[in-house]
Amino acid sequence: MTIEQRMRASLPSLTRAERQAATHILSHFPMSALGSITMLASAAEVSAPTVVRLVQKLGFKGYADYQAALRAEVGRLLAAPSALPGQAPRLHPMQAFAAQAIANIQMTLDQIAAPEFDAAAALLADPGRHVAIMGGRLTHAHAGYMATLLRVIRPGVTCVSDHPTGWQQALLDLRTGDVVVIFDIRRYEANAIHMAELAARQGARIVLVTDHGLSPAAGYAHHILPCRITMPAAWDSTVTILMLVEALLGRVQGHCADQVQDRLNRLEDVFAKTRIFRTPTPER
Amino acid sequence: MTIEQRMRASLPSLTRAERQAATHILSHFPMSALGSITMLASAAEVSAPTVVRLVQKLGFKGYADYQAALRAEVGRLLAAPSALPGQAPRLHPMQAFAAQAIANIQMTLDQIAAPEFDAAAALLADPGRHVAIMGGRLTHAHAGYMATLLRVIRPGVTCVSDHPTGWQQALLDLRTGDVVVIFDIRRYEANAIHMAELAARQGARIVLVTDHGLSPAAGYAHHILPCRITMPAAWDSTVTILMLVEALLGRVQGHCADQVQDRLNRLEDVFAKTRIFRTPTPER
DNA sequence: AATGAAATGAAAAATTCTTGACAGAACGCA
DNA sequence: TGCGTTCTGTCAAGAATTTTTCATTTCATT
Repeated sequence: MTIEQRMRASLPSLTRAERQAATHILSHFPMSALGSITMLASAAEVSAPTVVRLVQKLGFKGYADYQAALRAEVGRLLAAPSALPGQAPRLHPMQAFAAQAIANIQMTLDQIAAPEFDAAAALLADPGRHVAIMGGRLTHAHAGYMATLLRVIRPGVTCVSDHPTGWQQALLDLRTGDVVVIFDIRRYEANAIHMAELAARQGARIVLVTDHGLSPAAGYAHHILPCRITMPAAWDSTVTILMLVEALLGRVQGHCADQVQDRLNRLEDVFAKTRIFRTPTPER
Repeated sequence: MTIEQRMRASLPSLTRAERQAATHILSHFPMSALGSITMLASAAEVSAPTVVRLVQKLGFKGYADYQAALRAEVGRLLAAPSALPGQAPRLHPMQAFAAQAIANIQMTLDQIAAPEFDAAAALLADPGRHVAIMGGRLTHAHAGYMATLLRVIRPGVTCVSDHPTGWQQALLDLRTGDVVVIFDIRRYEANAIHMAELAARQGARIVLVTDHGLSPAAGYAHHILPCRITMPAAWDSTVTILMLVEALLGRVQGHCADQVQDRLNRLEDVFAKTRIFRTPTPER
């Protein structure tokens, strides 16, 4: 068990100040512990003795002992960053899953043409076009996520409800040149196909995020972004879809970086006023 | 220019003992600088003053100054492994994004303890416990996705609304032994912390999915699953969070595979009847 | 070989760091 | 409210570390 995990595990059994110190250490791992206890303590806004008591609770003799152990661990980590050769004979299911997810991401990259990706990003970055985003049963969450973040970048973003009438109503507001992003993966849904067809008739540009099998809506789409989603499990994995969404958003942001900063600042302001987020001062 | 490069560059202009020290440092980079100058000097078989003179030639004020700079550099290196110098020959932004996402997934794996993961999955698989899932502004979509899929596996799953009163109402139904899954990543939200605290008081088991910075809610959580989310961009990436969610779901399904099949069949039936999905016949 | 400049390490001095003791503060409980 | 427990920061002593000083060695040059 690594020191980091040990500290994480004992987090609940610590006192307030100790937990404050531990949280700081963990969130700046392992940087924080490589310096002197004085620096660490002041950075975490606790006293040095508190840090000593913390590491003693973790089973170390003192700060020096703790630091020596940590140094050894960091050294090991840097020497072999995650890819230890010749082992991993019995993979944990979590690791097997991650390996497949990584493979999917890489295959997705090979599959998607860069011009297609860029074109889709350019469409989304055009402030003159409204953007409507629609997902299916499994991809509704992705649509919502994309809408939330895209709204930070630019105005005029709608997340089409998955209520039976939601997408039909969205068609009402659709004008020529608007962008409709449709997520539709295996177990392709009739909604998506109809939406694509009708939106295309109204002159909208259709961006379709689908799986390798290609949604039937592909026939109406102007830009198709296929993702690898197959897993050696009962379900598919939508990790690649989320990655694609975030990559798109990053590209869109690149297109309109100047506006974004202003919008971000205003957003911060709103959040500060509504006190949704905790204040800079740590909990108490 | 990194410290390592600087040292390598100035190698020829050093004296014998200094070069001996520098060679030792470079061949054990960056471990060497984590310890005291005394240890380093004896390991390199030179005197401590020689090391001081070496780092002063490199432009540092003294050993302490040098060590602080090196720590900062190592910290940067560990935070963004894909930012390793000397590679990346003009990748497409999409590829750069994917590379970082993959790195994040791998680092997340190293960070999460398998027992922690398994324990969380076991909790979620226990049909005797209700499960409430709650996300923040950015992670609400993930919470919804998890709830959607978890409901396929087992009954008794609630997705807590992010309306101001939603999570408070969810507390009403909470019984001892129930499971509360909380997503809370950077820009930690007060909601999550309060929910964790109150739910813990009511005897619920708290599973916290957070970032490496550790949500303040960690103090109340019984199982902490930290994900790497940092990206070399304006935003963080929640890809690893989704991967973790899906990996968890896969594990949960493994625990109750028999029940799932039955539920899946009934689900298919329901969908067929409501005609949400298109029929097996291709489109048109 | 002799000389002087540069380099090196030993030891002392100065600084910084760690940790134990103590007292005030916070908290739970009756 | 009052009491006892636990927690936490301040302080100071002791330990360790860094840095300066200085004597010795090495090496090139005359």
